[in-house]
Amino acid sequence: MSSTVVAKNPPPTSRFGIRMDSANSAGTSLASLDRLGTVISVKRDATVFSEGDRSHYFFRVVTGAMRSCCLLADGRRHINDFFLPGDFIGLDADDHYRFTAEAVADATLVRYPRSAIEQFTSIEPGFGKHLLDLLSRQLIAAQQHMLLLGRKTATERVASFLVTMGGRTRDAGNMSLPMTRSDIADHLGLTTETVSRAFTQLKTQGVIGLEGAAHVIVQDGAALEELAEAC
Amino acid sequence: MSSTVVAKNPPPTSRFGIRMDSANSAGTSLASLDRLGTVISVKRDATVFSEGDRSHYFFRVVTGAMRSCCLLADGRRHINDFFLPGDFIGLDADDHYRFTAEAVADATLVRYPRSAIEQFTSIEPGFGKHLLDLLSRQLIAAQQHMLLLGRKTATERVASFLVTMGGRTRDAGNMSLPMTRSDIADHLGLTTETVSRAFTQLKTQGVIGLEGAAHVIVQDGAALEELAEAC
DNA sequence: CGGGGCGTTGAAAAGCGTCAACCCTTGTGG
DNA sequence: CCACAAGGGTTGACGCTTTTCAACGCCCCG
Repeated sequence: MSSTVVAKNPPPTSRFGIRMDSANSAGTSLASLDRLGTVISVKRDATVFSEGDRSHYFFRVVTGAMRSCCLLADGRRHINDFFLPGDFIGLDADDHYRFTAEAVADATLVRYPRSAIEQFTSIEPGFGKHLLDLLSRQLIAAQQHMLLLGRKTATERVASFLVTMGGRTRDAGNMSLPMTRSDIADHLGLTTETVSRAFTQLKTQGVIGLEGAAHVIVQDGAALEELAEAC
Repeated sequence: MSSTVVAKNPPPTSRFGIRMDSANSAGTSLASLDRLGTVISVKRDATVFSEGDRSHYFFRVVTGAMRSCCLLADGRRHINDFFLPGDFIGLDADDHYRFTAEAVADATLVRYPRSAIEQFTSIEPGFGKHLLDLLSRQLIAAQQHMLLLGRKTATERVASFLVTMGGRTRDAGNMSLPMTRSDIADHLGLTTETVSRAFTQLKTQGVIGLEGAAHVIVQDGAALEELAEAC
């Protein structure tokens, strides 16, 4: 169909929320945005906001990790995304949040009033464009994740997850996962047992090493990406 | 956790791309946007653009139906979304398309240069906000779909699909599906056989009626939404 | 009238989920 | 400092939903 093929390692698009650090194009406006924020800290498993709440605020993760999740009536859960330091949560809300935000581990956040968005889009025309980019990137990530959920095997899902996490960590070959196997399972559409078996299988095949459950060492990055294929 | 519960029938958020008709807030600007567009027509299964192509244009469906899909190397396919008359395709691209757009049925589209977006966001400040809303809605839809792909059973997926399609059709109780079972399967993360069995099961239970494969009559809307739960 | 895609149905196989037991780590309290 | 409890993780056995493979029917169009 097309002569071009999608990049194996998509640029810093990366799943898992959106990054926006002071070194980027909208740095100045964000610096002043900071003055509107309040620092809050949350304990592990605490809920910051719930699906259906009025969306008065949006948040940025400073330390720790967060998750955004949706529930079905009988308790089935899906975790849309994990948020690590630098990521924004809730920028994509209309007047009500469409998901629940909880702390994966003890975390500190900065809370901004949503009105700050409108202030900034009107003052800084570039900020609106920036927001659009962020949402586009979230959407691309969501599409990649739909492909994963709809069409990948358990091991492929875990491999994809590790590749994505690696892209978000300083040392992609040696990372600490802040979330439980159960969180990972609900993110990948699997059960904890299946996730655990996939980890074991990758370890047995020599693709990764495990130091405790949380610490992953990538031993064969090529094999991991082969399995992940398109994250 | 929260006192509020998510609405059973989310507002006209609707899955399946984004709507933008002349009756809404940005009507005037869109009318002038129309002058920048070229009408094109595509035959069934024709490719309008491919994953990885430079994104010079975005499109609006006038008649017929389109699909956006992603592929894995071995041919596994996922259809992100279907696009019906009024929907825009490709607004969420960065410089390259992240998915392939194909015609589900013979279709006519309007093609706009992507530069039109920047023109309009600079001329009409309200247009940028409008775009943000559209992308937010797409993102919400994607999150609902991830829940479906990760956690719903085959019958629940088909029921959800029918509810969503119903929300996009004039007569929600009596609709024609322009796409094949295979398209539906690749959208729901199933096989054609499983989709077919789910249709048969819904028919046997008296929830829907079928007049040919493409024509669905909803006989028990409450049961259908019960099965779909949160679309 | 015939062919070809699409859809449906059936039987067998596989992958993942479920249930259950056990292990390991961590943290707490005696 | 040790003992114990609790939560998370791993492993095993089994069952079920969905996939796979295959055959057949239907409908549309040439």
